[in-house]
Amino acid sequence: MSYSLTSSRNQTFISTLREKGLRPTKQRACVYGVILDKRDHPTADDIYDRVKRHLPGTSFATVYNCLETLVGCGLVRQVNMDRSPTRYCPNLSPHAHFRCIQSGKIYDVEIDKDTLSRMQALVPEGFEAENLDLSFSGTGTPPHD
Amino acid sequence: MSYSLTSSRNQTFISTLREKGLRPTKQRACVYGVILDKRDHPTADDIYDRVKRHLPGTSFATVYNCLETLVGCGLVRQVNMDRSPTRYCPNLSPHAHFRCIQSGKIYDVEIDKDTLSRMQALVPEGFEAENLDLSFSGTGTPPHD
DNA sequence: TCAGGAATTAGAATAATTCCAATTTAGCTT
DNA sequence: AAGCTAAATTGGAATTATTCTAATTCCTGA
Repeated sequence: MSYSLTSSRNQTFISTLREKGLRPTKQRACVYGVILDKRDHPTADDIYDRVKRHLPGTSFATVYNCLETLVGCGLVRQVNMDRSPTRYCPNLSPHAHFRCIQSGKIYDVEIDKDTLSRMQALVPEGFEAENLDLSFSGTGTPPHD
Repeated sequence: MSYSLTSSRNQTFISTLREKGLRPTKQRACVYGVILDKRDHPTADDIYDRVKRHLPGTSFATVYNCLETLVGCGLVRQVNMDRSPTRYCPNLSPHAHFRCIQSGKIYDVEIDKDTLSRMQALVPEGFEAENLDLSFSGTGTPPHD
């Protein structure tokens, strides 16, 4: 029953971890997999629920550990909006997030290269930005949902 | 001993609250004042400490209540970076934040009109953004500090 | 196969924030 | 100025997401 990744995902997964000298465990694979399978923005809680269906013995601590590892490897991204629980995102391309105040749903928003470099240019002399986060909140009525 | 605002601040403070039918209490004035006096990015905890020096009886709940009120009125801004405690900011002009990973300090970063409107333009059809947040993190060695 | 470090586990601990019920206060009315 | 009422404040308990801890289990290389 233990979750298995598609072979292409599995290759990315294994090689990325190995590069950092980390072990590709079944829990890590499962956490990674459930985030990729449903391309939403699950919380650690959501992920825990999904993982438990495949690996019932998994603990919360493990989910957090795995998430930290995966984020550290750049396999998933962390999304923090206001004070709400951290969410995790399989979309690795540079993008912003939009949160609908009514539904709580989070949507990816593409950032074009030009706007991205303008934003990066805002960082003043003497500062070196490793990370950029852009998020919007408001109301959204997406065409298909 | 109870804190008093400068008269120009006091006018803004009183009229802004009155517009919303809210009472300009001494606790609210004090919270507002200590944020404006030291133009840094204090946490609720920092603010609590400062307020206590002027109004020793003040409780934590009140500080949180006042902050919520002031943010709701637009008198101060709330700054959330990752999971770290919420910070409060007296700078109301549109600006981004830069957090230095080493020192934990937060700096304001100006956003020019042009870049701002480009960012706003990223929001797709069917979505209405009420709020935009841009933040950077990395290392910073500002000239004077 | 075995040793030793890495990963996982359950549950306790932490930290920021919110909730609650009781008390106090501000701003009318008279 | 005194009384009234809703709004604000208070202390402490509760909540919630997350992290820590110490014990156990699991990989992986020798």
